[in-house]
Amino acid sequence: MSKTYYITTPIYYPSGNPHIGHCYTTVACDVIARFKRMQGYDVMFLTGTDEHGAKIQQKAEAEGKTPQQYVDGIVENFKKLWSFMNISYDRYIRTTDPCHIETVQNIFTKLHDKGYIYKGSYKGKYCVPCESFWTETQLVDGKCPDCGREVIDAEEEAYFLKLSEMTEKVTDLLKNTDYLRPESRVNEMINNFVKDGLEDLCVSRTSVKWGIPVPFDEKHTVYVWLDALINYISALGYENGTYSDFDKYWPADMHMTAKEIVRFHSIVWPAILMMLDIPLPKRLYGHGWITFGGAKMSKSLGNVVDPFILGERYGVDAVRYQILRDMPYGSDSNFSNEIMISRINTDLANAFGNLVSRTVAMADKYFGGTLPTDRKAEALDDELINMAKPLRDSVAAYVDEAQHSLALAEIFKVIDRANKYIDETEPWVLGRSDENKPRLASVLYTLLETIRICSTLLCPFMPVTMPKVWEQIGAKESDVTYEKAAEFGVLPTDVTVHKGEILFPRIDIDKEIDELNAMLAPAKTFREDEDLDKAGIITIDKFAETKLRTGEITACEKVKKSKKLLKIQLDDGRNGRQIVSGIAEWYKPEDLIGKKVIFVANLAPAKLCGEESQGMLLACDTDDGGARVVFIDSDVPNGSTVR
RNA sequence: CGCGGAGUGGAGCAGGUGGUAGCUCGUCGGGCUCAUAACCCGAAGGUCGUAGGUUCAAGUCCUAUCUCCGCAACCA
Repeated sequence: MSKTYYITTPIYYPSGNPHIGHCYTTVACDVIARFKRMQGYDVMFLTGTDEHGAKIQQKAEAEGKTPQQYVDGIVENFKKLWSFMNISYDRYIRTTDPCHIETVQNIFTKLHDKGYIYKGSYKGKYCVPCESFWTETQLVDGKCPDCGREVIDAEEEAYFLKLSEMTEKVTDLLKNTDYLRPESRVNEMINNFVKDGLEDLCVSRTSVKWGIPVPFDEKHTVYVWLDALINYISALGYENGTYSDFDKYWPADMHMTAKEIVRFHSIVWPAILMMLDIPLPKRLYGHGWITFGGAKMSKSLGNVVDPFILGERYGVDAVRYQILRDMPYGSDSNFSNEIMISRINTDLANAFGNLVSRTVAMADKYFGGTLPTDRKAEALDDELINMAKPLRDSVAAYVDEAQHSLALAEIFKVIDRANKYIDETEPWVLGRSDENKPRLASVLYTLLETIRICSTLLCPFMPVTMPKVWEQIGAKESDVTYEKAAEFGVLPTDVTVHKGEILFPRIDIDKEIDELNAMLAPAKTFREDEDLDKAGIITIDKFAETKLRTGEITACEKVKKSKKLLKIQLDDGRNGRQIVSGIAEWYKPEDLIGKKVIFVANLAPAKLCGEESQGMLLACDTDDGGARVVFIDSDVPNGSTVR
């Protein structure tokens, strides 16, 4: 029986279409999967979608679809993208798959039977119109984060998972094993959640209808995270009759996730497995995010980040390369179109593509494409050869640790050395006299072999382009195996090259940025909002329920202990009132004093950071995620009704 | 004091256990011509957020302080 390797992406939440962040995680896993296959492992590469929950339900309603119709549409887009990006997943799990539902229900019952799940009551803030519970910390300015309305204290019956009993075992797992990587996340988890003991987790909802029913109590649905985590074993057939490779592939060798869900994968997931007496996965890697904030580069207005557009313009392989190359281990990476283009130009066009091009061109020009067998080796050759031969093992070690960026950096050190080697050996000088032909043949062969090794190792990263390289350097399929990547002298002595197309065309950065900006300008639409508007039409009576009035800001100060809040004293034409508003990031107190504004007069009072707020200022969202208060003319009397 | 991370030449980053500050990109100068105006060589440019302290010696340890960012139960 051959060695197996089981690797998973998270199952993505289809509340929107896939974007470049999903791409990063998935491509990173794809590279490992391909690499492991090349090494001879029997690989199971799993990805999928996490399709239940209140948010999906709402999104579906807004589009006038059933939740199932809605997720079916999004899932199709995910699969389209993965096929476009050449993702070689072996199985796609959806939490709406019957086999998954079967497993979740069986596990829920099992945990209940074992006493790990008990019935209790869930206290929290409840938003009546949204029918959702929120915790204190989720509230935005004390209001529902979804609709911005007031929430009330409420209580509902719910099932809880006894995480508290697992505190010690989870602590041990995090502290004393290499389960969670990078290590910096270990402290984060311990300090934030584990140190003072784990709290039991509420694992059922009565308010969410779009979910898996609790088998023995059907008015409850299973909490989405419990539902979601189980995908890693339901997809292998644990407790269901659809698949039967649980024994073969479990425990997983690698769970890869982005950092914000490390918590669930490092604490809740192992705890569940411990409760079920299932072996734990070997490694959880929490990677950073691709961010767009830091891009202050002058030329870029905005960034085109649609993976389909990027892949079409630069080639899917180039996009795969750049996002992996520029993501440092464990922390975030900045993305901009300029960064992407310059990475592609520097590494792929100038260094690698050009190396192949000049090597093949010389073999063609000086030998008509086929190398003669007379050779003259020199010490200089060995320097390059000695760099290339150990490359395979160092790259493999980095790939094992999900350090794609460093793996690529190693490969490119050899590629850079090869370009330098050309300058040192001056093949164009050797080509001038026949007596130097054996030396020239030796130089070109050394280069072809170096390219062979590098391209073999690059293939998991760029699976479309590398076979084109092999065609050009005259390598057969049997020459580009993992085994041969650590050997030198694999290509036949009289190898024949074939000049081909340019592998990675250089991109004119100025022209390209201009074109991208041109694309961006008209691309902005409000279609989505308009659709939502239609779905949420109300009557004039309903609108009249909201009492809007004018007022003048007489005093204003920052709420201590808070970043966002301003405490505002308002002359409302009556007794005056205090309003707390979350606009401190965009307004200084002194900017507001004396200004006239519109406020909601009949909003239930709320306490924000200990300060009473008796109303709400009208403000507009801005494109940059900020807000602008609606100011009105100074001659409007305070307290006028707005309608 | 909620938790965590970061502040190093123009940009992006390395710099466990303290001892002449490195890399990539960019800039400037030079070389070469096989190649996708690509490749190779050289140079300029930083005293490492700030203020103290420990030490013969500190980005590297300690204290204080400033700034930025992320997270805080469902955005990869």
